[in-house]
Amino acid sequence: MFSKACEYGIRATIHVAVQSLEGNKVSLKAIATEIDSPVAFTAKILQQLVKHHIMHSVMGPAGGFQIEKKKISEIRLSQIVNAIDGDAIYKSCGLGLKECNATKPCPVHDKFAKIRDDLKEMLEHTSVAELTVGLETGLTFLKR
Amino acid sequence: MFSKACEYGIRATIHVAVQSLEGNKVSLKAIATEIDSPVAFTAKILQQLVKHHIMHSVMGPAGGFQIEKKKISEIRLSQIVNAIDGDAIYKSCGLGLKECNATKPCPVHDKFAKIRDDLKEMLEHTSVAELTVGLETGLTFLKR
DNA sequence: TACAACTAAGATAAAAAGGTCTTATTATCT
DNA sequence: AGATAATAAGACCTTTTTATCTTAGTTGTA
Repeated sequence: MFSKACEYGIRATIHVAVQSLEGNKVSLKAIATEIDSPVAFTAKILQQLVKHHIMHSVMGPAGGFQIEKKKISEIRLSQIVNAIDGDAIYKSCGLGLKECNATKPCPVHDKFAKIRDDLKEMLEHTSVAELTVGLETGLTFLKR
Repeated sequence: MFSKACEYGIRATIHVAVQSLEGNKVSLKAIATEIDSPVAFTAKILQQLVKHHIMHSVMGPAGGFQIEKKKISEIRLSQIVNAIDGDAIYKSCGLGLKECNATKPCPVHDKFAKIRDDLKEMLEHTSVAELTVGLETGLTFLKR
């Protein structure tokens, strides 16, 4: 569904959010350990997220990644996906046609449009904040 | 959503179905032209579809690919997707976790499960036959 | 039976995605 | 100020996906 980069990006953001709620910054290494991702690759993805203002980073010792508490309930999954994978997921045709739209649709256009719209809706309505809840209570997990 | 191979596979199957309904076989070359796909790559995909009994091929002059009329209304999109991409789409975790299930879910497990189930449902209920209808009447397209 | 028109299959190549490594830069603590 | 611990950035490598090429095999028809 998403690229690997995007999957890591979402997981990383959720983890940073959890820690930020407790007032902590998180180092690159800690994030990679916690979400079980390759360190160097994760670094790149985090840079993208910083560039897109989803989180910010502090350099130097005792530095790390953090999200403003206020922002945690504002950030939507859709923003993360957009930052990393772009908007192809919403726009692209299910059968790979370049020009596929309501006036010149592929045979599955309508059926796919519904699924995609549901997905979009879900991503736009899901905040990072609500995803942190289960983690704090040990009901959900970010690795294995 | 699907691999390129799978997209070509679906398009090819629909085109072969349309022709089969009119009693024609379709050559590899004709299929590739009609769905605007690379010939050699399409050949491989068609071989997979034949192997999975979604269509059959006849060698020699005046040969080509064909689907039994009876079968056209029986084949579901899900069978084509399964033949080429396997069942990863239904099973895999939205965040890429290897073990992600109801008892040990990732934070977005439930939300993704719903989307995936809808997709699965749609694929399993959509027959190739119904996708041929729009093509015959010029309402839908397989290229551009 | 030989030729033409086609598919079958596997080796190879190119492109994209995934992942690593190195060097530079920044900030803090001593 | 200097050592250190962190991020930033981009070059580089690896794997997977996508696509091509080549050779072999099949079959209907003249």
